[in-house]
Amino acid sequence: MLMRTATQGVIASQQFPLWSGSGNPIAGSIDLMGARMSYARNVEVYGEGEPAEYLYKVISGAVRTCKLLEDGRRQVTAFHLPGEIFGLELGQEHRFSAETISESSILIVKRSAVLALAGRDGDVARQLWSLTADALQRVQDHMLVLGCMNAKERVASFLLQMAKRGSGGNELDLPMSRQDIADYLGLTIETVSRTMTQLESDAAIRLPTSRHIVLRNRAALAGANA
Amino acid sequence: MLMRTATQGVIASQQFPLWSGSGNPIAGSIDLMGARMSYARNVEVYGEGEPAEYLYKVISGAVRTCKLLEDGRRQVTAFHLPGEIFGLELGQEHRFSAETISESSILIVKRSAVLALAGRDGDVARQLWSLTADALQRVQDHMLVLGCMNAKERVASFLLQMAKRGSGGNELDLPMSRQDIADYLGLTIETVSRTMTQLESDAAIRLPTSRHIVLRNRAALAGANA
DNA sequence: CGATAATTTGATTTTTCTCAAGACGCGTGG
DNA sequence: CCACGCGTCTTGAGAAAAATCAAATTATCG
Repeated sequence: MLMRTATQGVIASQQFPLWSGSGNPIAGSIDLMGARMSYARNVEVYGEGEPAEYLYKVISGAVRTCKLLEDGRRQVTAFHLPGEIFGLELGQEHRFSAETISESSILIVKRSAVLALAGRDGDVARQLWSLTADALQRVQDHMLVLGCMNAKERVASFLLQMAKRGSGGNELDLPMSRQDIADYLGLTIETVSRTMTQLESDAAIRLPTSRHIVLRNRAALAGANA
Repeated sequence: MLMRTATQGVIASQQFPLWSGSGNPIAGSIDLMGARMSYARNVEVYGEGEPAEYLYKVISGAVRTCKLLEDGRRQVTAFHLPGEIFGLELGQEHRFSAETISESSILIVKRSAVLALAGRDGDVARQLWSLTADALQRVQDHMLVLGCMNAKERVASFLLQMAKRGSGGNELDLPMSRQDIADYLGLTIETVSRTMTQLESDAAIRLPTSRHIVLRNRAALAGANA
């Protein structure tokens, strides 16, 4: 299922500012040489346990990071959309694998270069800390979903979150499969599918296609508990 | 249930090195004036949304950090044992509440002093980053529990984790209630209790008292799936 | 020793998972 | 242009896991 033909070739090289994970430019940003790479769909960007040589920024497409249990169970720990940075580790190794969800263009920067810069420039160091803190915040918020919410609440909060991160409007195109969503939300693919159908019959959403979703009633989604 | 008589008085003042969350001293550590405070059991150290004025280190006792859903459901995001630091935020506000689990002694440091120091000293800044990264790592590991594991696996992995963080031996005293464990593991109190009983009848643990646990078969705990 | 809180246990219901099959969408090649 | 194949998604029926409701037991503290 997962191709190993990772990097398809350097397409461009450019200067880029380091952005915070949430998409806000941080004042006094870094400019570093980055290489833009193209990836096919369902390709591994890096694997769990590999040395963390680079830091990545999604230009277009989408990426999932996941952790696997020995027996094959999978937890998708995060989705990364255009503008977002992933792969930043304080330690030497990647603690997850990262895979493209759709055809993607990704900007790649040498971690050592960024760390060296951070060593000289406190502002850059603070930005790196900020990236980690943002990641922590998102994961902590997700704990509430995994620990407290039922299926309907999980799916509803997921859709609201994706809408906010996308255009912000009421229409959204999901780049990821039902299986990805299920593994992110700690549900099975069948439960995700059934819940989507149920939200549609509740008139909370419309499903023109399985990946294209229209939010019809945000209040119902926000308060979805049964 | 939760007393608001937070700080009971400054008992002592001392110099202390900033430790990483995992308990490892980091070279070139900070030394700062800290105030040691005593807290009764089930007392709020700080509340969600309060300004993050301080940074805390558990000297003795134990602390839980949690997030509440409007309807009262609670997710315990972490337990903090002696030697561990909590309450570090990059932003201005605490994103959780923190409460003592048992009578505790806690060292308190002004956040502004630490941040100011970090601004001048890259080593200190790196330690703060490292604390955040450690917290991120723990939370990410916990996502796997909440997203992938069944009740038995959750309880078993919790016991193994607590044993490792405690003396490391096969005996452990849990400072927290079954309800705290349940809210940490995303289960109900009854399920936690039943699972403990089941682990005992599996001969994986012994339960001399409800809070004192002896690990009899770590392999069984590590591989507990049904 | 008695009151109160914490924990365990039991019976039942609800939710979600599992297994199975069918429908849909999409690209390829005839 | 249509048929076929394949991957994805949906739906159904039944099983399993965990939650809920209720009560009994055990610990704790004055």
